[in-house]
Amino acid sequence: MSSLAEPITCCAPLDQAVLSAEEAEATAELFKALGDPARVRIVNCLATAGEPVCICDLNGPLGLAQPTVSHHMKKLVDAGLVEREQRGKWAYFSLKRDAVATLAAVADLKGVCC
Amino acid sequence: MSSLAEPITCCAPLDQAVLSAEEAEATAELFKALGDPARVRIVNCLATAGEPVCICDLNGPLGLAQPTVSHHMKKLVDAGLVEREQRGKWAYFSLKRDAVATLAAVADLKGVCC
DNA sequence: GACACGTATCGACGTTCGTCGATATATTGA
DNA sequence: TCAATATATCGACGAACGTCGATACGTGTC
Repeated sequence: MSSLAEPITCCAPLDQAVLSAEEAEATAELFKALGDPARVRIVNCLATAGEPVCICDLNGPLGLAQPTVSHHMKKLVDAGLVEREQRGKWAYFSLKRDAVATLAAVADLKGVCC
Repeated sequence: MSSLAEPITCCAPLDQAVLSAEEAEATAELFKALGDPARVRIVNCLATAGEPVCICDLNGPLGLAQPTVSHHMKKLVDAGLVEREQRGKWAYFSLKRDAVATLAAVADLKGVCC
């Protein structure tokens, strides 16, 4: 209810000394955003597209009603994983790659990579 | 319902060409496992401990009833993120680091690191 | 074998979530 | 200004989830 806008900045690596209740909640919120098949596919579409995608191009392939897709987009935006851009009467969405990278870093124990 | 035992092996990077419905569901299932503050803190404990942890040491700090903790452990085991080991009448749990690493890799677009 | 103790399962409850039809809002074009 | 179209919001419904008390199962101890 408080800072859904950017939980990205307040979550910490899973192997950090001790997670505060707030950090745990923020981290969970982030993972929960990708805890639905529809949202996973949406993020997948945005990731492969590489450029902003019109929401109207997502309604069909997902097999979901228009309000449902809109609902999922709002969740992703609230989680800070996706950015919304208005172009005329169309809504374009793009992936916030640094946010997804943060998510990956959270799950990455000990930074084994590199 | 089908292969909850190891969704790890059947999920794919978010920027893969096109995610099948099964892959999307498996990926979502994996993220959902970390979509609860209690489970985030459990995984955090296991990650920092570095060695198997007795579930009896988790009941207190989490502030949850014993059946609830047991319930969360089962979810983590089902997701393939955690391993259970019986030592006498105690149950020890340890993090499956490769599984968590897979999770991180899924979220890691394009393998920018390295 | 009987008991104590740690853990898992069961059943129930309230809350949250995903979904959709109906409707409201906003932007474009005539 | 008015109609058409794209998107968001609202309200409702069923399903899934987190939580806990009561209870069953296993293991070690006497």
